[in-house]
Amino acid sequence: MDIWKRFGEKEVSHSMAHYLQAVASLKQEKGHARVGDIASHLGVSKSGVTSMLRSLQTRGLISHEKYGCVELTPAGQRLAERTESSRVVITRFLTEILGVPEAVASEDACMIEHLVSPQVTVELLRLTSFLRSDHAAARAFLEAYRSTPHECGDHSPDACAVCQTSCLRDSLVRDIGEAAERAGA
Amino acid sequence: MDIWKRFGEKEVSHSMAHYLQAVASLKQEKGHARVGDIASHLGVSKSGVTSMLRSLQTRGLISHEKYGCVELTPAGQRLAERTESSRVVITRFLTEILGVPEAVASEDACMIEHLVSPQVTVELLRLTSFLRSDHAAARAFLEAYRSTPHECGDHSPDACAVCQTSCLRDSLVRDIGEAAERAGA
DNA sequence: CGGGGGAGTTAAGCTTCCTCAACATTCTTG
DNA sequence: CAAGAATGTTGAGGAAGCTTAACTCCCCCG
Repeated sequence: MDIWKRFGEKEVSHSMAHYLQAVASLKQEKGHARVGDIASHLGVSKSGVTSMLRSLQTRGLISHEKYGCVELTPAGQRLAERTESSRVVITRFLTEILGVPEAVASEDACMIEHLVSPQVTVELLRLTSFLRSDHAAARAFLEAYRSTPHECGDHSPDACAVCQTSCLRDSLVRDIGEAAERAGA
Repeated sequence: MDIWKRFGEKEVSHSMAHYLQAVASLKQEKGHARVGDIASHLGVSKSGVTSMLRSLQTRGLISHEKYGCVELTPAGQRLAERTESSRVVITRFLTEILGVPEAVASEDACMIEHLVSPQVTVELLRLTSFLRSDHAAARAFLEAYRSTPHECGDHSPDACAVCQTSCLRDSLVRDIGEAAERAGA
């Protein structure tokens, strides 16, 4: 059982995904992406950028000549777009459907955007779109959902279709308090 | 804008989360967790385990004496439980609500379980529970949802409540094909 | 009770991603 | 057009997580 090891074998790491997004966004904003722009956009040193660019170039995701501007290759462009789409989809689901605060949603989306498979993201988009549409069943559902209390209630076996045996909520709620403390501290 | 840098500052890394889960699960299965057990459970070398245990001990998540068994501290126990809960919640949401195949859902859950905030997970649990319940609005919604075609349809501005400007689905679907090819190859 | 063998640890080395300091290049401006 | 300011690159070094190889420890069996 070592799915977990594939973490390091993803197409791009968390850092790489953000470098690609930075290049794409700078390109759009200012028409070009230079080392210094990327460095300040991401808050890393220029030397860090230089070495990451080398690595991205090796993977065929960007092209970059010494002292020149950085360009995304088609593969890099696709990856950047996909990651960006994921982030938007995830963020909107978290805020608009789950009702999680902006700040939390953005941070979570940023952490997982590059890890969620396109397959999952596209289904998440579908669910979010449908729930946001004016379909009668969607509106009725949301209304019922919003007006239902947040507690799990009874947790005798089978009381909850998800938790099943022990209350999963307990271990989560316990830690939300801690997170709030940390944020406040 | 450097939320993205907090990736490296999470309470535990992906590896650490899985070491903790391994200890918890071995403890439950066999009553104790030894270095060799952990190593074979995770598919890493024993020396890798030794050094990771040192690091986890420094963080106060486990206790371990030379040549002895490994124990979770209360903090480690909590973290292990929370990660495990997250994984279950996420997996069930992905398979049962989004209808994503088991294999994909498991892998995605494994990748993000330690990154999703408890706040998001608890809301995800709430949504999943409610949708799985026999509440009339939930049942009606699911039925309508299941019988709606998967296409986005029109993507003129404002046609889709989520995509808004360009079709996010396009960049995602494009990559699903590629992923399928890779899996088949 | 003294080996032998398995369990565990240490040591050295690799990769990724970052840092700072020094050096190289290019741009700009007098 | 040349000097200094901006910009970019190189190099050395560090932390995290892994690896393999070699060593140490513990325990059980004859």
